[in-house]
Amino acid sequence: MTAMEQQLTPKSEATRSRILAAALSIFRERGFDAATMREIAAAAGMSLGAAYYYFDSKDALVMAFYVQAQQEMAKDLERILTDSGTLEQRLRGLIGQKLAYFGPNRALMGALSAHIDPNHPLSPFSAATAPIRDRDIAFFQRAVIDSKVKLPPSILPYLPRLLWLYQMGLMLFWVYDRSPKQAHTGLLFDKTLSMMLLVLKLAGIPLLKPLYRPARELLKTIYGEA
Amino acid sequence: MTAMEQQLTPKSEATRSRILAAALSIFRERGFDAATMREIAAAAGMSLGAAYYYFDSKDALVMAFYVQAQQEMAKDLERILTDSGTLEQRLRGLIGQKLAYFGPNRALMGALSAHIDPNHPLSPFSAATAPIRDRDIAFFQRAVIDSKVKLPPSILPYLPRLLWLYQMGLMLFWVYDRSPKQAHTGLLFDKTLSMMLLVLKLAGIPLLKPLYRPARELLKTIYGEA
DNA sequence: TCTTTCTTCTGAACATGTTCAAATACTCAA
DNA sequence: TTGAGTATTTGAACATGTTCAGAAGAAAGA
Repeated sequence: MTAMEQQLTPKSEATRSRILAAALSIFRERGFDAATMREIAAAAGMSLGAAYYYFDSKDALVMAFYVQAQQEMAKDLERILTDSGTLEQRLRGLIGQKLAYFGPNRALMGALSAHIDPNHPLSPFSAATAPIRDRDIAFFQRAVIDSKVKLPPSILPYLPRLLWLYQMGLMLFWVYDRSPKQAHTGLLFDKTLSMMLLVLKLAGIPLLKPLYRPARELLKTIYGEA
Repeated sequence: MTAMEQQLTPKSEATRSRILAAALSIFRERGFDAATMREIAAAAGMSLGAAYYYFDSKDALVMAFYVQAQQEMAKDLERILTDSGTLEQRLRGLIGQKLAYFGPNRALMGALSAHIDPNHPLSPFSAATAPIRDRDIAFFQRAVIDSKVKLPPSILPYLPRLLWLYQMGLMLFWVYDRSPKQAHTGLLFDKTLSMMLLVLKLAGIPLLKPLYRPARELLKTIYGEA
């Protein structure tokens, strides 16, 4: 059985956590690349092999961190969704929250974005990470669902995925943003978000109906059938 | 002296080529990951260390391939620029030509796109690859230069870089496009290109002047001062 | 309690990218 | 031609992610 699909045994879960915690601590201290699996195992008081019993690879540790973050953040994201009414507030809230949460581990996120190849199991676009991705997308789905966005039914279903993609792009920029306190990302977020919302508003006017068809074709090409 | 900035000594250039050729042959045959530096060196009739004398790393071999491709393609790209009059024809020509050229090595390009981190010397966005990138961008510069695109002077200078970025995105999609003969990329290219040209046309009308300011701000955030 | 089976853990072994000190080949001034 | 200096080449050594056969431990049945 691959480590990913481990059943949550009573005590082994603790060992797993111990290894993950040790890994994160070392990652934060020395950076992902400089950290070695031997170090991590030692810091967790285990042998090298034990680390690999629980995690398929070094990168899998980072993915585990992401999954953990996703769980820990869920409550906050829920609250943001219920507390805020407009789509803008919700998007600002969701994405802002994530950036804030991941802030202390910003460099670590670089290790995740390293896998662009959608065939790699740890890529954000892979089949293997579909459950994680879908959980993320679901929040954007809910951000959209009772908002006043006027899009044709042939396009609307793609919106959550597009918003997710937007968020991914923004976070990629953020990870490598070297401006002080990542101020550039802040500006970028601000400007692109309001631009996007403007486009969504304008998309409702009948004048732009002729664009629906090509837009839908484009989306179908990228994502396949809705 | 790092292998990248090697002076073109008379005979050593041949050795370098031999190693590069052996590498490419093995990459194409067995794939980038499966190929080992020992294999490559052996195939070139050299010892392992010799390969590292000429190339800083395994990835550097792929980058060398890209540089070589850039040189070999220059003539064709020139011709496309002079032969075609409209911006659309030129962009279709330039990008189409690259896709055609890289076609037989499509999988190999995946090794290049692996480095998203702009701090990594082999990233398409790094300072180290600026000369290569600038050469690429110059073609888009020339594609734009005497076209009838009506953009304000505060935005126009960014256009070549944006077109380059568009091309990079398209090629990334293409590298991992699993549809037969990469038909999806073809469709995507078609649709996004005409969409983009439409936007460029519409951008000229005075009605959209209020968008100039925010657009410029956005570009400044991403690229810095023009 | 003894045996069997499953889970967890160990550490040696492996593969491979990379480095490096030293050997060899080459160039060129004297 | 010769010797000094430089360029090239070698192969062993290293670091580290990963694998794996088997040891140790825990659980369950008899």
